[in-house]
Formats: sequence, structure tokens, C-alpha cells
Amino acid sequence: MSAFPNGDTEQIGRTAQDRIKPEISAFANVGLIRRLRPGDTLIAEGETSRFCYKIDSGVVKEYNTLEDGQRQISDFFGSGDIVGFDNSVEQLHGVEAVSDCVIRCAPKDTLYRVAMSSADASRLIVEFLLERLNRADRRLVMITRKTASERVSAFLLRVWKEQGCAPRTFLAMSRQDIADHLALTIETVCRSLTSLRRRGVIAMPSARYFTVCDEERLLQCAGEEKHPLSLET
Amino acid sequence: MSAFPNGDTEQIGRTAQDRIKPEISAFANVGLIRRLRPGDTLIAEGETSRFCYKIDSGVVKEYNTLEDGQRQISDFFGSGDIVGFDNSVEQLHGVEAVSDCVIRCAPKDTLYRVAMSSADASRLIVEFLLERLNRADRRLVMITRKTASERVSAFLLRVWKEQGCAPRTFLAMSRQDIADHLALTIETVCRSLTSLRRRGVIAMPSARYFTVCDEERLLQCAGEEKHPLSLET
DNA sequence: CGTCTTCTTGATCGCATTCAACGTGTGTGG
DNA sequence: CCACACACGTTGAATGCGATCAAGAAGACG
Repeated sequence: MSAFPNGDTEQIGRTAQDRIKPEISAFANVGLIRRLRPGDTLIAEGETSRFCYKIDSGVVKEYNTLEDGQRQISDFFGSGDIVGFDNSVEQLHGVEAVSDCVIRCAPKDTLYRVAMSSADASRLIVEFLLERLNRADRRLVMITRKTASERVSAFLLRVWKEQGCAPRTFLAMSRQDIADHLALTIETVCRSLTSLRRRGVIAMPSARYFTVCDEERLLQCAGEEKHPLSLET
Repeated sequence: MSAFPNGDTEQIGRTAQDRIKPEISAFANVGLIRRLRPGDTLIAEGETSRFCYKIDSGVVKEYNTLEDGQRQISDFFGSGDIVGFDNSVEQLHGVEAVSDCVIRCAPKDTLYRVAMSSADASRLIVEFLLERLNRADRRLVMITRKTASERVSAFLLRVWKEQGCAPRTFLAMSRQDIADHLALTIETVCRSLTSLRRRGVIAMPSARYFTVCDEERLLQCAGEEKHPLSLET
């Protein structure tokens, strides 16, 4: 959930995704630990794997590669998030480290056993997946119905909030990653950032750090007035 | 799955979605039956409901309404499909009849009980949801990375195949619905259809019926050479 | 037969892409 | 330490796709 390099920070309230985290960490505590460097592959597309992964620290990107080599990054994940739960056998997404990562591995079968153990557990797992579905839908709406700068603004807000609205926010991902996530070109992402900077809505002391100078206007730029469908909560 | 007005036709092979259907119908057999006419609301957005629904016949659309009144149709569903399983309490999608429909109602709680009953059942339900997630991802890629006419072509292929590649295929949904689904305007959908017609790839004896004249070229127009990520299987 | 909805076509406009060039930062070897 | 290379980021100018605005055609229905 959090595209944030550090450890456990206070998260903004999110429904099922947060409630299930403690439940799932219960089984993820046992398991191999993997350490990744930026660019390392955690899961190859189409790979056959019995495992899924819980991110202890760092940020990963979940992507699909298209026939022409383009990448669609479906989401970024951070501390506490589960990835690689695509399918019982075949992985449909690739997952790659964006920053240095520490990741725990757990067999997928365990999830099914957990689901059977109690009504609450099965409900939690179903709601975990439903939450992902809702995120996918919100992402679709955001990408299809928002302009380039609205998408960039919304993305900045998301990262900013995930890092606890800190005055200095770190962008773990490259411009290309942001572009691949928001379905834009790298140039358009740059231009949108420049525009926000010029208008004093944000400041960027360096390419990978930014400051939210005017939250109210950034919200306006993101084109959302606390609407339930927005990607940010 | 099938945007098809008739009863049970032979479906193109699809992984989890198809395998789970018999399992879920087992509990959907008991329950109220509702009959809907085109435009009737099955589920209102944000509604609180204990029920989910299995479509016996007809086509429904699942949508979200945006702040400005636009609609994003996330998917169309037909015979055998389950809808309204959004969340344990609150519905995040609206669902509305596109054609005349017969629909069975079943309490959501039943699904959780089914999930607990056996390892296979819980696996089936998880895979059912994972299949929806995969569909959502393929849709995102299709909408963000394909041109207008590629989207329209891909959509026609989907409907065509769901109706068993019949020589005369029925379009249950309006141009506006197609536009709302493909994130286009109604005019662009029309123009794409006209272009396909002019080039002899399809024929349209009337607005709601079409014939695939040249499957090979329609596939090319859809911009996909049997790639695993394509929305059509 | 007229009205209403849905569909189609045309003309123009604007946003994001594309192509191209330039800047910036970082690491490596001389 | 500087020089160079190379990846990443930024900016500019031109192009094109789909949206918008506007009007007309074709069904559906009383």
C-alpha cells in the first residue's frame, strides 16, 4: 500500500487492506527472507510459483509488459503489503524492486488454510481481494477520466499521505515509473511537475524529493473534492 | 462474463471464472428471483445490501458514476455471472439491466460459509476474485494503451466470441454504454464502427446487429496477435 | 403522422504524444 | 582532482487522435 521506503509509519485509514494486514503477517512471519536492490526482479511475468510475498521495507512495482515492450505499472507496494498472490500457480504480473527491499516469502497454500480456519479469516481474505478490486476500479477511473496534471497531482497526494504528510516527501520511483503507472509519457509527467512547481503548489529541491506547499490547491489540481471514488483516502 | 442475451451457450475457455460457476450456482439455486427490464436498477451505488446476484438470462452493466455525472462501465455481465459481491456491506458499483433479465438473489454470508466448508471451495472463491482482478488489469491495459478503433474492434470480438462466433451477432448495449465502457465518446464509437464497416471488416444490417466479415483483419484492427494480455481469450 | 430517442456524420479544437535537443547528476578511470 | 560517459530529467516545437460542438438521419412508439 505505502510507496514509502521507511519502516512502519502511521497509515491513513483504509478499510479492508489495513484490517487484514495483522492477520496475514501472522502466517508471513515464518518464511524465507529476500533482500532486493533497485531493479531486481522479485517475480517474473508468467512465472510459476508456490509463494507470495510480504514487504517488510522498500517499494516494489507490479507491472505487465505489453507486446511492444511498453510497461503498465498496475501499482506500487510498500511496507506491510502482500504481492504475488495473483493466481494459485501462474503469476500474471511481474514484480520488481524500486528501492532496496526486505521481503518475506510464504507459500500461497497457507492462505487457503487460513481462509478455512474461521469465518472471520475467510471474510478477511475475501475483503482483501475486494479491496484490490476496488483499487483497480478507482485507478481505471482516475486514468481514463482525469487529465495528465490531475493524475500527477493525485499521485503526489497519494505518496505524500502515505509518508504521513511529511514536509519533505521522497519519490522512490523514477519519472518513467510514474509515467508507466499513470499511462502518460515521461515528458508529460515532467511538464505537469514543472507546472505545479511554477505555480507554487509544490516545491522540488531535487528530482526525487518534493514538498506540498499548498494542499488545498493540490487537491483542486487533482480534480477531487473528497469524492468517494478518488484513489486517495 | 457473457454479454449475451440468450441462455447457456458454449463459452470460450476461461480459467477460474468458468470453473467456479457450477460451484457458486449451488448456493444461488435457492433464493428470490427478480425480473428486470432494460434500465432497471438491480443495485444502486452505495447501497447497503446483504445480497449478491446470479444472472440467469439477460445482460447487465456494472458501473460507477463520477462527480460530474459521467459513467464508467467497468464491465458487462451475462448468463451465469455473479454480480454485487463488491463488499460485505456497501456496494461500490451500481448494476443496471441492459436487456430483459432474470436474476437470482443469494445472501453474501453464504459465500463465506462456502469458503470455510473445504479447501477447494475457498480456493475457488479466491480464484474467482483473482480472475476479476486479472480482468480489471487487462481492461486497464486495453483502455490505456489501445487506440479508439482498437478498443472498439476488441470489444466486437469479445461480444462475437461470447455469442459463439455466430454469423449474426446482437449488441445488447447502446452506443453510449459501449462508449462508457471503453472510455470513449459516443461519436468516436460510431466513427470507429463506420470505419470498420467501410473497410469491409464487419457488416451492420442494423445498429444493434453486426457480422464479422474478416476475422483476421478484425484481430489486426484490435491490435492483438493472440497475446496473453488481451481481453479476449 | 409527429415526437422522442438513438445513431451518424461533419468541422473544429485542445491535450498529450512525438521527435529533438539540452541540462543535471553520479560514478569510473585516468 | 578532473574528464568523460551514461543514465535520468527537463524543455521546446510540431503533429495527431479523440473530444467537443453542431446538425442531420434513422428507428421506436404512441
